Amino acid sequence: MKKDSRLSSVLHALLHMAEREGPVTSEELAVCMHTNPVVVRRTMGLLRDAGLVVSARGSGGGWQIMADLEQVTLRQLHETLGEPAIFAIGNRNETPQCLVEQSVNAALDDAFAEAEALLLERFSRITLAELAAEFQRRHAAYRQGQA
Amino acid sequence: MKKDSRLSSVLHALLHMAEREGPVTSEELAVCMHTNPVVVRRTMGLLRDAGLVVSARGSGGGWQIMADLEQVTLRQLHETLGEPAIFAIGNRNETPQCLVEQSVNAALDDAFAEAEALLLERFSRITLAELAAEFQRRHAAYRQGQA
DNA sequence: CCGAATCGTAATAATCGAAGTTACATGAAA
DNA sequence: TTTCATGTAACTTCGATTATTACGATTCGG
Ligand code: FES
Ligand code: FES
Repeated sequence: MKKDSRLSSVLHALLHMAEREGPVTSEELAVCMHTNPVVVRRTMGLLRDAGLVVSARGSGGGWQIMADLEQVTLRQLHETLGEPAIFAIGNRNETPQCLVEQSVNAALDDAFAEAEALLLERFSRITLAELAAEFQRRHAAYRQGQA
Repeated sequence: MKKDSRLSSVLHALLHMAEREGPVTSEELAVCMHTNPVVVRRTMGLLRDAGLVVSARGSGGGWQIMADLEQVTLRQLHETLGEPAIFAIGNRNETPQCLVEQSVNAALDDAFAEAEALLLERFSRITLAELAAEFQRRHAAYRQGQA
């Protein structure tokens, strides 16, 4: 299956918005991310429903961040997106009768659960503010390289 | 994305084969796993190329394990299957110009790399022999429940 | 030798979810 | 009232696994 890149997308959009005064339109975000405004609205709509951003219609409208960058974690965003499946590998049959398959499933499920726990734990420790700071560092380094 | 269930499949097949004397046909494995013989051959073919099993054509043919159950790990099987993508979540663009996106990618890549390392480490510690033993335990418990 | 059993493999279809597109309605501002 | 912008449904496209069909190649038994 095609990978779910919405987490990456909303992070990109949120940081972009954080760098700007005033609302950003779906059209702008779509151009910047090489995608379609409707896709932006669909995904950002989930963040709006969670209260992380607000949208305004009509002239001068667009999207704005309502959350504290220090408080929003990657884990929270993952949850807001509906906790999509993390792994592209899984069991052939989730509820097998066969004891052989049950043993295999149990072993794999254990390993995946542990890796998922680690990933989510890391996600819960990364805030938007940290990503913004990391971007500032890269930006400064880039300008230094240019000068 | 549809999940890749080949690791689960080959484990099931290998344990099934380990419990049996003599070769097992693709047809038998396919019935047991509710799939198609051609799918079995495609997947088992990778294990054959890696020397883990042998296949014999013609009447009385089929598949047999050639590897030591104590030596074969889940990680080895994962590699044999071509190291398919582990995650169903990823970056929107793997080689972005935009520094914002580069920062996002770096943070996500780090977290995923760490989770992947943990998963592969666990995989490298689980052998076919251990899964077989786990099956034996379940089988014994099941018979006790029946008696 | 012949014929059934079995694997080997290419080519094609079915499937499933994310992403993209089109279309139109709704609401806000100039 | 015209224009800008979101809201959303419906549909298409895309990407990856899995399933199916078809046929060739090999091995065993009689
Ligand atoms: S060994 Fe496959 S169904 Fe039990
Ligand atoms: S912020 Fe999106 S392309 Fe740079």
